[in-house]
Amino acid sequence: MYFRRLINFCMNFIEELRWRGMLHQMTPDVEKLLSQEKVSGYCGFDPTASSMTIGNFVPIMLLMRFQRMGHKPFALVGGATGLIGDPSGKSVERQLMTVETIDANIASFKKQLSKYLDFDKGSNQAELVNNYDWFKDMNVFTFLRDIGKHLTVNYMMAKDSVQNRLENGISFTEFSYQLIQGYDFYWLWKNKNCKVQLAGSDQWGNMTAGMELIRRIDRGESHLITCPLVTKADGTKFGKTESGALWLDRNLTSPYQFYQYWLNASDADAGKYLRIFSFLDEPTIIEIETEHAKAPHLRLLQQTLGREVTTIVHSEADYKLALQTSEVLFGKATKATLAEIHPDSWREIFAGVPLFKVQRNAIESGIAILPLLTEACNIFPSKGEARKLIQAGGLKLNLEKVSDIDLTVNSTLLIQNKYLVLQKGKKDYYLLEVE
RNA sequence: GGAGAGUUACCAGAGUGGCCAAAUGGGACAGACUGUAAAUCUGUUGUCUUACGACUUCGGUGGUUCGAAUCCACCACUCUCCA
Repeated sequence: MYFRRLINFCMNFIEELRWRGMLHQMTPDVEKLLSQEKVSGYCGFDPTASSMTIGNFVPIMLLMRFQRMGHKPFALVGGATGLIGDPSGKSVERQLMTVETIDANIASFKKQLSKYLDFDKGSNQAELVNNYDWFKDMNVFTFLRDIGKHLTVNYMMAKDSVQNRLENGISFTEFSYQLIQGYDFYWLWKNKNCKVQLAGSDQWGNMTAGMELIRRIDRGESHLITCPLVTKADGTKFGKTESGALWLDRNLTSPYQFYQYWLNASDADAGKYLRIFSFLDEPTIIEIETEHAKAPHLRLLQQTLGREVTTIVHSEADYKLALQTSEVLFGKATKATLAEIHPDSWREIFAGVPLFKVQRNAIESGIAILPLLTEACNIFPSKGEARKLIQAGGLKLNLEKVSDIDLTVNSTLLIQNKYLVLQKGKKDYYLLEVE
């Protein structure tokens, strides 16, 4: 019985999406099709930014799971669609992006996608396509006669993405978007035997346009699968940090910040996220949830989530460093932990933390804490302010509270004979390096 | 065009000659509690300073006074009502 279930579970893509909460809508016979044969499916990515975000990662996970089930994934970057602008979910007309920007974005998207899908092995290796390749030489007559003729304006107007814009206006350019994306599906269906389109639920309107083209032009059959948009229990927007979006590019969102986002997920969301963003199986996740419920303050769910997602998106080494950084920066570490940090890791753990260089002889001859904070480094603008914070108990040196205003700092306080870690309140860290 | 009300610190908003560096609330920052959460409680919140004290603030510019956020004159801006 268990084996049967396990086999089923391995075989059935839709069933997996279902228990993971990643299935929103699908066309009627797609489940049967996918369980009977290995097929090709595609998902498009609009190059609207210089890096993909965690929002893009949901469809990426769809494709990864699709590939792991033995199906063949196509990742499409929208070199053509990016030139037009998708009206879905937008209340006003968008600013057109320059060709240079789009090209740069596409290059970056390609690089990121190649990290997550397997482009090398087996019959179901992933393929990367750019819809600019089949649109660049198409002239306007071909477009109007071969594509536009098959859908009525009445049909196109009925889409939500268009309806929502009728009051404020929509350009012909954005109105045509569904034809462009629709033709992508047709082209892949026709030339790459691609039978399924996968995407977020907001794409349903554009996806059905593609299915309709396939039906009308070639009386062909195709299938759609969408996953729900990821939400947060408190109603705020998923994937947004204080400093903006949660990017997949480590230069825009460091692996540490990335890990922290998941660690701070609410209890209400964590289980859901673990289903969507990890490859852990159902019994394992349920077990973790049970454990978490017994001792919520240990936040086993969030820690597992952070580990799994950071490892997938970045790497295991990045996860470990993010974990170590978190321990140092959030009080679980002590002065002894600092002493044990590998010399090569200092720079990375304190990446983003302001660094001050101090003359070695100044420390060796001993320097009072107040001038150190104000004159040797600009941590505080004045002695009065530094004094206030120390008196309020808000200053820590090497993770230990400074209670003595007249403390003299000398070389015995240096960690690894080189560093001082200063903390203004809970979150503001400063690293002093002796040279 | 006529009549009136106003302009105070990050925001809102008291203050009508000295007790005003300026109430109170919010925000922000820090501490305690906590799960790196929420709520709550405490402290700080003009600048500099060895907590003494010094210096600069109440739309702008001048003036009255021993002393002005407070009184007077002019200017600028905002709002309300009437044409």
